[in-house]
Amino acid sequence: MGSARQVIEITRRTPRQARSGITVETILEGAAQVLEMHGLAGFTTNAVALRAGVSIGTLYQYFADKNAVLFELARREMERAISDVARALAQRGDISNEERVRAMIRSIIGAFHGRQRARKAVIQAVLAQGLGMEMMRPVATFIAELGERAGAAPQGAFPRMAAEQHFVLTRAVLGAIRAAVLEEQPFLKSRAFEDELVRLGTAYLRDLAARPAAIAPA
Amino acid sequence: MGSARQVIEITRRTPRQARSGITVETILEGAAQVLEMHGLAGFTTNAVALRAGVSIGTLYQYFADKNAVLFELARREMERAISDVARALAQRGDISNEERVRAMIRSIIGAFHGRQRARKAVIQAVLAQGLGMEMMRPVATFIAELGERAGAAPQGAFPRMAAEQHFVLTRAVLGAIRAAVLEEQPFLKSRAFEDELVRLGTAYLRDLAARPAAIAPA
Amino acid sequence: MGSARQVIEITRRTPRQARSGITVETILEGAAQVLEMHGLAGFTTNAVALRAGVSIGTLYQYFADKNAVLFELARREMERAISDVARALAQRGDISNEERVRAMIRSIIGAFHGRQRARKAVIQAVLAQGLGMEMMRPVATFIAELGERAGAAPQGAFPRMAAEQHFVLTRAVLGAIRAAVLEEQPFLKSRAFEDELVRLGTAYLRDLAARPAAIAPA
Amino acid sequence: MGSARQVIEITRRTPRQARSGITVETILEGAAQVLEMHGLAGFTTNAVALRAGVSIGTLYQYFADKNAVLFELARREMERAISDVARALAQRGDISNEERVRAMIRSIIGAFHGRQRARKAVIQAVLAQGLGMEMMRPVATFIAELGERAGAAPQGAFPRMAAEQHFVLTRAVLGAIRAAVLEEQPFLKSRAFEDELVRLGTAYLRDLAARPAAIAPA
DNA sequence: AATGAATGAGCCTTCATTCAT
DNA sequence: AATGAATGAAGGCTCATTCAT
Repeated sequence: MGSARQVIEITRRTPRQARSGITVETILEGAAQVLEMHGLAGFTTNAVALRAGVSIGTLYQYFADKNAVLFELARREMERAISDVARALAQRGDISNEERVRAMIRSIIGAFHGRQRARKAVIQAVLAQGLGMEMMRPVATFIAELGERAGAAPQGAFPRMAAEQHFVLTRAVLGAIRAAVLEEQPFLKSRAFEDELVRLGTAYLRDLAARPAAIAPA
Repeated sequence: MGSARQVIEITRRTPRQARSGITVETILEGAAQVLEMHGLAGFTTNAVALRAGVSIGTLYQYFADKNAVLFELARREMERAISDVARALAQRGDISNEERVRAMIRSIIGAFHGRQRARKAVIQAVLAQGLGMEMMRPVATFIAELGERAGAAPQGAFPRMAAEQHFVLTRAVLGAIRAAVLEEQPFLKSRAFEDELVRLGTAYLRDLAARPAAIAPA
Repeated sequence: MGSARQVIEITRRTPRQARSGITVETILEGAAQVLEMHGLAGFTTNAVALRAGVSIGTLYQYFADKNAVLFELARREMERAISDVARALAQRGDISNEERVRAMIRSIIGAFHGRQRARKAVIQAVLAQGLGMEMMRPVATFIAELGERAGAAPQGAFPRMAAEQHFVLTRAVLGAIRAAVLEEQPFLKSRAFEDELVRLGTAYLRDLAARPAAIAPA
Repeated sequence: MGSARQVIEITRRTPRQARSGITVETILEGAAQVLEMHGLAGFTTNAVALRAGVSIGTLYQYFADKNAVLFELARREMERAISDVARALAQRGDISNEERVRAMIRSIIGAFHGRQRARKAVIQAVLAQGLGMEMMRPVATFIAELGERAGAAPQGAFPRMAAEQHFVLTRAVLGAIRAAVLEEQPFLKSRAFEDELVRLGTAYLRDLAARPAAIAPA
């Protein structure tokens, strides 16, 4: 629904039949599989159409160009990650900062279960295409809202943060996870790695609370 | 010197005339300019040769293929960054952890002066090619050595760290900077941003010192 | 039919539209013309596509690579030659060996009518590519079968031959014809040349009948 | 000597020093090795120069172009084969036709000892370049002379032959041998194969003596 | 809506050859 | 005489995209 409307934004025609939606899914599934199997280099529109079992013409009926497929794939990935995190945070509000941070980190790392190669390829692709910024916007928005809500929370769980502080905290955590994925680190899903990420987040937040920002909040 | 020998590894023939060295530089300079001007998409061997003012044949006399040019560009970038950081740390040993962290961060950010687009492209390219891991090895080695040396330092400046801890600290800081570069954040070279990165690093190290790792050091 | 199926073996996709078959023919016709006009050296995929009036992309939709075009051309040539010879031999069985041999030789030489340069080029190409052996297999098979059948014939027309004998007889005749084609001998289609080839073949066969092989039949 | 003068025909400068001759040999040796090791496809001027241990410039000092190297290689091959055959025939004159034919055949097959791949490549190359005719001329001349002499021989060993007859006999034998080389037939050097070639040649000659040519001698 | 044959710009790369040193 | 760096025409081939059916 909400998701469906967003798909339309990057597709060519407004699908009026149920079939259409299925076709889009089929194509994206094929795209993910191609990415998973052959990496970014093997990610050609023809390969995707073939894998999806539709004709190349049909693919272009739903996606403006090759990048649109990649972009939609990335968008969904992001969306899923965000909603996972949101769900993780939607738990009872009376949890400590550390628990909150851990919940977030765990859901992010969890997002990398299965189809790791495809995900890696999506990340690479998005970066290689220079779509990074566009892709990051929804994340930034989400985090900003998170900060707002948090600041207003009863226990003042998360301190209000300046733009740079948000940026550093989020990108630092994501960057470490991203690196672990890209470098295919064996400890990616280990408890030790999670612990250290939690330590990083909480230590930063604690310091932030102790030594208020030298900069005015955004 | 050491550098010169490494260049040969990715070149085709070992040129014996003085001209050669200059030609390689010329080509790499051209490559950087093409990357700067047209991004990764415009990075074609013909464009590089044209920009460098040499024939395409000459380019292939010194580089095995297109990737080799990219790789050498990235390798040099990395090398320069590492030596910058090393230089930053080579200062007197009696400085605080915070000063040490700040010196490192500043030199890293400093590495992104000028030719930002080229650097971004190099990063993207390296990631897109899946060369990330290979590229990271020297960094990892450097950081590992750094940790060793630090652990043995008089004041025990940097605590001995487990593999995951090294990884998290370095990738977090680098990840945040990398994101700022890729997203072309305006505050990249601001004092505020630097401050927050320093806060992140020192807070993590402090916590590490206070609550010793649950994991045995590597 | 059988032929059609074999074509597919060396094409890339199995086209399902009627257009396809025509396109393949068009390309092969263009290839033959290019070979005829510019020889093997001028036989480039672009030239073939241009001559055939299709885009280079279309050519590659039907042939895996340049060699595949050449190979298919050769295969058809061979096929045609074999069926010509077979037809020549399918005549009434009560003819003399000399008549039989003459019929074969005449049909082989006849195969070099028209498009002589293209044929020459195909031969050269196949040899130059080292595809000779592969190409020869069907011929060998055909000849072997021929020998089998002949050995069982009422008058014992052709004696049973050992592998070396088959080889010598067929390659000798073909070799002389081939040489005449390649050297563009003016007497290629003369009666005198044909007579001498017949003499060669029949003399060999007669000797074979008179002095049975010292070697056991294959 | 005689040979040396012919080399000069296809070289660029007239070498006045002993060194030059050695250089030519070195290059040709390198060429043969490259052909032997990498086949015709790998036969590049740079590869030849490298293998020969001379600079590419030097190669071009002695050979007009790539083909000249190939051509000289083929010419020498031919020369050697011819002189081998001549030597084989120079034996006592009172031998039978069969012995004579066998001696020739044996020396031709013997020419394919060692460096078989290079020889095959030379043959292919010569054919592929369309140099066949030029290459054949000395052979034709030699054979013609042979016929002349033979016709005048005491026992009238070889009958006088018409052009077509010469052609058929020589090309048939050579063709069969050539095919055996190109197809890498295991029986190439077997006695059985030699026997059959002898049978072919003698049977033809006998028939020629029995049924005089319908065509006037050349 | 779907198909898939056709397109062609343009990429990477090779290699014969030249010429200044 | 020898060297080898430089040249650049030219070739094979890919793949995003279109459009007639």
